[in-house]
Amino acid sequence: MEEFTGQNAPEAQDEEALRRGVEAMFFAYRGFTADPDRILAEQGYGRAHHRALHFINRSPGTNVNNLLDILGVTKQSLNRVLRALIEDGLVESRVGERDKRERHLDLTEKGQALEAALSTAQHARVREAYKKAGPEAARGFEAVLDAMMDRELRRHFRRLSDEPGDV
Amino acid sequence: MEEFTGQNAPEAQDEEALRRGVEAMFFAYRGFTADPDRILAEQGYGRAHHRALHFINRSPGTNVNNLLDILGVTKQSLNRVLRALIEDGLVESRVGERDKRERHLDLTEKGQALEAALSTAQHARVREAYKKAGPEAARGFEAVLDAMMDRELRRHFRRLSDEPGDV
DNA sequence: GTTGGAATGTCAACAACACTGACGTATTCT
DNA sequence: AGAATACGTCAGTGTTGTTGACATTCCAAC
Repeated sequence: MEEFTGQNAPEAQDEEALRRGVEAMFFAYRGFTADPDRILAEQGYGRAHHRALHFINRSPGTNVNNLLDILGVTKQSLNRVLRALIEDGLVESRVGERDKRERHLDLTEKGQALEAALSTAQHARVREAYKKAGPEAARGFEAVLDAMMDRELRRHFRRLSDEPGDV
Repeated sequence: MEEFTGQNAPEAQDEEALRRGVEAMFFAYRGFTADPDRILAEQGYGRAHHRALHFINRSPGTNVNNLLDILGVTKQSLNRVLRALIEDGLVESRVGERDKRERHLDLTEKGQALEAALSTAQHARVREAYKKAGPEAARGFEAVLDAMMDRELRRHFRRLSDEPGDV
């Protein structure tokens, strides 16, 4: 097995820590989505609808292409979700003024209400976790997640978090 | 216990931090699964196969019911995945000795090889993130994830990681 | 000003993977 | 013997992802 290693204990310990981190991500993500999932299921929606509502709420008036870039799915996939949300009166689609090919998206009052319900449930879970683990741990949590993203995704994250400035 | 920001920290700041944490989880989870997903796609498998391989590797000789409990899916769903892995010669199913109703699952050499390839890719990503963020952050990361799990899921996590000691 | 290509968004069909419900079989427990 | 458990399977459904084909709009070259 070991061809040119020489050291033994530290590497095995390292691997064990990584495996634990991986499983923590797996189990925690389930908890992370559990509460919103329950609310969504009641209304006949799924996680894709949640993601769309979240990012439209985050960037009102955004267009489909921008949303596509953030969500990383095909436009056909996003379109199905948006169509349902628009038909149900949660999202409003306006033809662009400058460029009539674009559609600008906003939440209606009804959409804002559902988004708030989903956020509230999810935030409660995260808030509780932060409280249990402490503020120092919360900073470490964010730092590791930030480092784990693809460069492409991190750009969206930073742009949304910090300021709307271009790259 | 002195507070981190003082007691007049506005709630808006709190909400902003939570929203950032939620988006960090969303974007980071994409990165977390990106590398294994590529390998899996080449072989015609998906994340469900990865999860099965991981936990069979983690607990060799485990039975179907235990896997069902850990993965939190229906037996029909797991069965589809398991059938494919067995037919392709990655997983071996043995009739239980003590209880012949049970099926004990193990990875074949071929199965171990794929699992190792998937782990290696995923561990590299996590290792890099830990290195960038630092060991203190890595501890915080795990603490927050641990606090974010459902009690039911945390039981599996602890049992796998530490020892079967209850709370 | 017309035309052709790029960009934007929509419709249709299909695959992966989850779910529920019902049933069958072998085995174990009471 | 009868109930309960463990596992597998068939049939049907829903969400969410994929490709392919197509309509509309914009822009730039001719």
